[in-house]
Amino acid sequence: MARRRKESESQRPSDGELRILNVLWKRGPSTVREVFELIGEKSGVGYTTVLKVLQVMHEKGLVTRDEAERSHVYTANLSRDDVQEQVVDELLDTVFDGSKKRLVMRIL
Amino acid sequence: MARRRKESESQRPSDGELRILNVLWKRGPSTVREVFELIGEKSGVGYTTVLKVLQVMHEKGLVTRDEAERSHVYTANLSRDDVQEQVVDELLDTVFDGSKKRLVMRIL
DNA sequence: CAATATCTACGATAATTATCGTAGTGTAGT
DNA sequence: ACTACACTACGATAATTATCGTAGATATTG
Repeated sequence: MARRRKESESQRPSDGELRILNVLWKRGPSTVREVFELIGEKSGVGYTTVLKVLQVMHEKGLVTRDEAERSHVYTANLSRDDVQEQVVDELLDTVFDGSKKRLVMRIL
Repeated sequence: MARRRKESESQRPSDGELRILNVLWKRGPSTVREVFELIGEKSGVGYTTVLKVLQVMHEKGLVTRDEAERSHVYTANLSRDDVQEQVVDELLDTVFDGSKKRLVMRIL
């Protein structure tokens, strides 16, 4: 029954979270609506879904939130560089057997 | 209540599944024990966990299984190339805003 | 043969993610 | 002021993943 689980380890943001982070990195601090307009409408996902994900990300500390205005403004709390490095490392580990060369060739 | 969900779309294998696939690509057709010895012991995950994941992968069609011997032999059903392409595309989408250049530079 | 080890099958469970509805509250337009 | 709209909070739910225990079958070994 030992429920081995990385209870507190720095988890990689989920794909949905990464898509939102990408918007925040591009646009800078943004409201839910602004994020929604960039990714929600295109992907068919609802407004409150984006809102909820941002709220959860806030709880996790992935973003900071400015509540001064009625429409809260969210800001990425992780640098794009750090996250990119993290996901690339993971990718190398899992699928490329550690070979950077292979990965670069695959991209081109 | 609309539970919008990609019921049947070709899903990207999970990270755990990718790690197993990586072993199958490296070693070729392998038993649960062989996979376990390469990834389970190192990561502290149990034998039956690896077994279970392989069983699920089999149900999904990600691997084929040869049951001729008592120890079944699993073979990857996806080419390494295809999966690599898939995950790289996803990575570009989510974190690199589509910029291959950026991704390559990040790797180096 | 009896005991031990090794396998598979199967089900349970917890954590995480994605998704949205509804309620409540405040803002703006007429 | 009333109505329509916009926003947040919150909870519900379903799907997926990771994890392992236990049972039952088979093989191995003393």
